[in-house]
Amino acid sequence: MGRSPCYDATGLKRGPWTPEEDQKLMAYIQKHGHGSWRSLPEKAGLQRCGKSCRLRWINYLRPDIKRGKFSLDEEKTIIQLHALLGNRWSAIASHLPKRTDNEIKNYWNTHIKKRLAMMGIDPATHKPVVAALGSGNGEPKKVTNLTHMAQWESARLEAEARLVRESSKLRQNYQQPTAGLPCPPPTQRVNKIASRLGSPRCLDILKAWQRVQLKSLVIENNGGDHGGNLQSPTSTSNLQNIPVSSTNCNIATFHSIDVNEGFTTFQDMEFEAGQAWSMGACDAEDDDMIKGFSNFLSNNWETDHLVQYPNTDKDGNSGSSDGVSENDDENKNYLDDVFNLVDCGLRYSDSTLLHNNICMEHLELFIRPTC
DNA sequence: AACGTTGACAACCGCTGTGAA
DNA sequence: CTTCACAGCGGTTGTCAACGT
Repeated sequence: MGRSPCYDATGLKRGPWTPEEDQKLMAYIQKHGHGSWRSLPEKAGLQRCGKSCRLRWINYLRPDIKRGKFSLDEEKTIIQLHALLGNRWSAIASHLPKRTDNEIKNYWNTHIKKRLAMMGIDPATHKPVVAALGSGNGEPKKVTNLTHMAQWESARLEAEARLVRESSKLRQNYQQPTAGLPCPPPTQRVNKIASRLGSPRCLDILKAWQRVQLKSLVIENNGGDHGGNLQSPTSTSNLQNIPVSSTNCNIATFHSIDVNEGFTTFQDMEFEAGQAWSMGACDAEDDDMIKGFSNFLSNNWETDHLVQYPNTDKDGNSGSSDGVSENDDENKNYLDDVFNLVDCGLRYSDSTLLHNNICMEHLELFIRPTC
């Protein structure tokens, strides 16, 4: 037994709003604020229930609402956030300025959902619908690759979701500076957080990096020096400099993770996926931070994520100097296949750029702070 | 022209969480 | 602790215009 509809009792109006009603509602709220929604309709002279007024204001009349067609960026964001958050429309809307949850939900249901389905991607799981890709004598390699892609993406999203949840908790619990007092310096704040939470502290580490700019990062494959600096993790202009290789990459060495705002500069840190870690130099007082960070990597990092893709030169062309051309081709084809399948309006110049972007996403996820 | 179908979006319903009494 | 009112949320339905037959 649910509550009776709000319009039952007094024959309140329902259905589409007229311009006159909109005008009344806007005028009242602009003058008095909405206050109690229940009492608003009577005060504003509207034959509507408070709930209806609230919905109309929030989803349509509010001045800070952007209406009209969604941009490609917005669409991309929605898809990514939906993969991460599911049908939590309000959470998704919070990442899209000026868009309402209702609008995003409608757009998802009427546009994106159908398009993904048409492309053979399950809108609920964001994974390829393998059965729909032609089994039997179809193209098993493609299916394998897409499955791999799905697993790969799933792991990433899972970690990302965990990060978001924990980050949100931390923000709620520990980022409430006393009124009138200056916010403590980041390091101090982090130590406080870490001391309260105990182990594991991996998320504290990421949180600690929120205000930190990762200045330069070089990934080295198993001791081989491919060089290259990454000025900004989000800048596509530098993607071509990511040194990656498809040879044995169980160990990644990070040189000169140089952070500012008084944070430690980590040098020569080694991370072995799922196993051990070591480091060449870092400040002793940041041991906990580094351990936490290392644990985080060990728990979440699959070597495939960083090493499966071919080298590139500064122009973004595939390299062939490491004897990995066979894998290069395979991976390039794999990405081309995925790219062709997942044509959701996000176009990159070629699969090389795309795979670099994928590498970048993982670097950002596992290395970069989430801010 | 009339009717049926489809798509897009606004609006509603009912459940849940939260805070005040 | 319980109750209640309210806001917020996600799923669903209603409405209307565009399109097809």
